[in-house]
Amino acid sequence: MASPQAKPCPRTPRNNRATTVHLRLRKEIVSGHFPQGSALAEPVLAEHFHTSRAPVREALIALEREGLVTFEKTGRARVRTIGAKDLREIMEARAALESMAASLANRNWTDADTEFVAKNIEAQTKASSLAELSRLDIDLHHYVVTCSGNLRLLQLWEPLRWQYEAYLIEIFKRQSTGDYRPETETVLAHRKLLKALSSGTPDEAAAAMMEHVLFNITWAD
Amino acid sequence: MASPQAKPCPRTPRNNRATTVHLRLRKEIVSGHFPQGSALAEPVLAEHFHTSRAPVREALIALEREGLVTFEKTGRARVRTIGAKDLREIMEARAALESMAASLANRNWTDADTEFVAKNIEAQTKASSLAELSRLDIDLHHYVVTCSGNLRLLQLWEPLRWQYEAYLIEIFKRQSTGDYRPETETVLAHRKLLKALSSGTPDEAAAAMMEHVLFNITWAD
DNA sequence: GTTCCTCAAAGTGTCGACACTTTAAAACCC
DNA sequence: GGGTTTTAAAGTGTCGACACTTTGAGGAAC
Repeated sequence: MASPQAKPCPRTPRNNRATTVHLRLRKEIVSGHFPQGSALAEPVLAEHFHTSRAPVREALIALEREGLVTFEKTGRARVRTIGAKDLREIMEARAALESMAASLANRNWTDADTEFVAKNIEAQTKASSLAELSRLDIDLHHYVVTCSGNLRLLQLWEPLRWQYEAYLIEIFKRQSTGDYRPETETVLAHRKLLKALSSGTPDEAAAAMMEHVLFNITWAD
Repeated sequence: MASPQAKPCPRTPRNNRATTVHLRLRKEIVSGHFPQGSALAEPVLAEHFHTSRAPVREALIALEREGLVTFEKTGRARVRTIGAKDLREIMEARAALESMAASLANRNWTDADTEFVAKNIEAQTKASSLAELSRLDIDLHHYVVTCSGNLRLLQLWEPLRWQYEAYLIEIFKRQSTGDYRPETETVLAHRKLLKALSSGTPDEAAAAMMEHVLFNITWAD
């Protein structure tokens, strides 16, 4: 299934090579192509992306701000290692931002929003792998943050999203994905959230989101 | 009064010229030296800081991520204009992060923390200008976020801090600061917050912070 | 076999250069 | 004078170069 944005783009990025490298490198990191902790040498990446060091350097700085890359004291970049302790921080920050987003989204919720979220939840019940369920889950949360109408919430949330995805990939690589069974608890939590968003108070929407995200701290471990 | 950090530094930044330019330029922006909307040409800044364009460029990218600088489609950088609508977004995001921070800080609150905050509030009652009160206020909130122990909360919060300071400076430049009288409401809210942090539940601390920050949306306008 | 030293390879920080684009002022026409 | 065109100045995007630092492999000393 496609991943409809369905909402205004947060900001028009410059279309230069640095941006291209930034997006491509981010995709390669969150998809597990570069393992956590691996070195990211500018000359090597420059050759990989058929460009010079300058755009690569800009991209690395942007990725550091997104929490996917760290610089050692010597200036060398590595793919950031995200462990269980980091996951707790990520989920706490997500809970803070997303509960506020849910509260705001509740105020200007439309039937079209209900339809989108309902379809997403419906797809979750038919998901055939944990990876697919995770993608739908992230899409859903992204949608709610977007519906808040607060662009800063979205901008603060995005780095957490990439870090979360990077964490998940690492987990998926270790666990065998064979023993998958539908995660009914996640679906139930999402149904409850939708109800609060569409026909509850702002506080109820915030509470539902807060509980759901914080519960996932243990779930995703 | 000094501004004691009193907590671990979030991250060791690289000590290169780009970092120096970044910090100096940020200070000049949030102190109102560069008015909002003014152009930030790389060659001009390079000469201003006695360096070449490369470090300036890195600094501008970092400042864009902090929300203090915007790039036009043509690639030119300007000091970002932060208006009343932006303030609402900033305060909503602050409320989200800081209420979660207060909830977490409540769990490992110590007497030393109480002492620090109490001294800060005491200084607020003796503040002789709105600018000084604002500085103490930001210090206090920064302290609570730090006490949460969640580094990601702090990293997400910092850009909001700089944007808030940039907004305040613009307000101070327009208003005459002559008609100042102690803001007792702010002090009372902080006293209530301290009580919740030191001897209340996590939820009470979060609620006190949420109410206080959201109330300031109208106050700071 | 272990430890220390040496040194070449690799990497970062910074700079100046150049092509292309945008801007804004000057010149021109009516 | 008002409006349009020209054109030089200014700015960005990208690149290669060079000095300095770090790294790590190979060899010497014991």
